[in-house]
Amino acid sequence: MLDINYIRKNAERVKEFSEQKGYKVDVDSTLKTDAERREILGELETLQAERNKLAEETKRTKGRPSEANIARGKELKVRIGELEDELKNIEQRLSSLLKAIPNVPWSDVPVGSSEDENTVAEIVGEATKTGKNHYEIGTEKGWIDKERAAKVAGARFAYLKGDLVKLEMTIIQFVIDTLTSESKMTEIIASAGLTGKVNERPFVPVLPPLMIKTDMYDAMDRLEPREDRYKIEAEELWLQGSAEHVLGSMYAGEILEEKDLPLRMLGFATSFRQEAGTYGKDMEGIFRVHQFDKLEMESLTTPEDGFNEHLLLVAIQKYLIEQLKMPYRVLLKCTFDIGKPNARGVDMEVWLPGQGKYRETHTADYMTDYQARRLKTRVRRANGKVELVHTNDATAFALGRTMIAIVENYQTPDGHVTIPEVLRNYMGGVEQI
RNA sequence: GGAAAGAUGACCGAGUGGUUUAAGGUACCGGUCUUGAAAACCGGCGUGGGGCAACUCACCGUGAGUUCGAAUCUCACUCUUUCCGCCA
Repeated sequence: MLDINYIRKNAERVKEFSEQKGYKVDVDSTLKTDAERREILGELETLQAERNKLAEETKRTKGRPSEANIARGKELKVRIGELEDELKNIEQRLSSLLKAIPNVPWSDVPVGSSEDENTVAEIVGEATKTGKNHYEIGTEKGWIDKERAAKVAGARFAYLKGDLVKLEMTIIQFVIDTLTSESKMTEIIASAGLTGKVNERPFVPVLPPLMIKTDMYDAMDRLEPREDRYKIEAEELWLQGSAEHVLGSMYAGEILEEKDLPLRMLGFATSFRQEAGTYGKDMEGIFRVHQFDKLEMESLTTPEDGFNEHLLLVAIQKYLIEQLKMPYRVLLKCTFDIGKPNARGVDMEVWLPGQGKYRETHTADYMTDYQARRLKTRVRRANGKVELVHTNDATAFALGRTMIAIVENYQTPDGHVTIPEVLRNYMGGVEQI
């Protein structure tokens, strides 16, 4: 949610970028409701003050209030009750109007009205190789069994087996080792030219709950569209769709100390998505399934550090992909594609020889204080002032798609898969599977 | 799943209807003292909303209710702790 003060002062700008992001908002009604709210609040507070005066008088006289005061109190009670109801009503309306307004795009976000207008910021490596797709290889190797998964769980599920499972565990261990190491962090920061601009503190690995309450999910602004979420029947609980949802909300309602920021978390979570609206799309293999494991970075920072932190997370993504030596490109997402709570968004697409295309494997999201405002995640600054934190999240590796990329990029002519060098030690020295 | 107890500021903790404008302590910040520090003493020190400001309103787990008046009474819910049962 945006700060109402910002909307008061920048009504026209809010209308403009909301449209650029593809959201229908009613700024005029929002401001009108805001004004109504303050009017009612003023009236209510005057009466509350009078009620407090009456109570104070009773305190002073240490007795029962006079008949006249009781009568006046009764009047106040009725009117205050009415105003409170009215205020609650208005605040509900205001809240839903405010929730509909998206975050302000960062200054360098390209304006665009479809995902085709995302800007290619960088292309790394030779995207020339073609070959079998991961499902062909995975089926031959006995690594992926979708038929039995369909029998047990339905479409868009898979059993992963054998060396592919070992590979996943290996990638997880590699990422945890890398991002929990201060010297690796220093190295990544230096090579990205961010030395002195970001803290070098490593990530804390986290295994989060995989379910999240309705109100927390909504405060994160990631609940919609609900059709893409899995609801636990008869409970106000949902299966999380990304560790961002449960990591970003972890410190909700808390006031953190400035010295504890940046607060960097590396979450591992099985993530669940209904894939509503993707009927018939990407049906082959495990590219688009209802359940996949993911390593996700989440970081809470001070406002002034938020943007550099975003750049750091992007740099980490690039570093991790480059460690696996796979061709990829970086997209700066346009206003239409960044998402409602985002100020800026970057996607990474790794080249998949089996599809002959770049496909999305990573996203980095910078939300400024938009999520923190509703989560009430704040920081007490060194000077004692309390401010909202800035939130950042970014994929470290979506394991399913990462394995697709490895299998397709590292396939050998005789049908095997070479293990990327950095992972071999974790695989017990195995060079090929 | 059964039973009991509990939830008050960064932390500990007092408070069972009207001097609670939330006691007291710890921590923290500023000052006095000191060569410096500690100790001692003095002062400050919650969050959110409205207002240019003085100031004012709300908030004692959450929500509803009783009352002229609720941290305090009633109801529901959430969470925590302990015991029993079950379980990885």
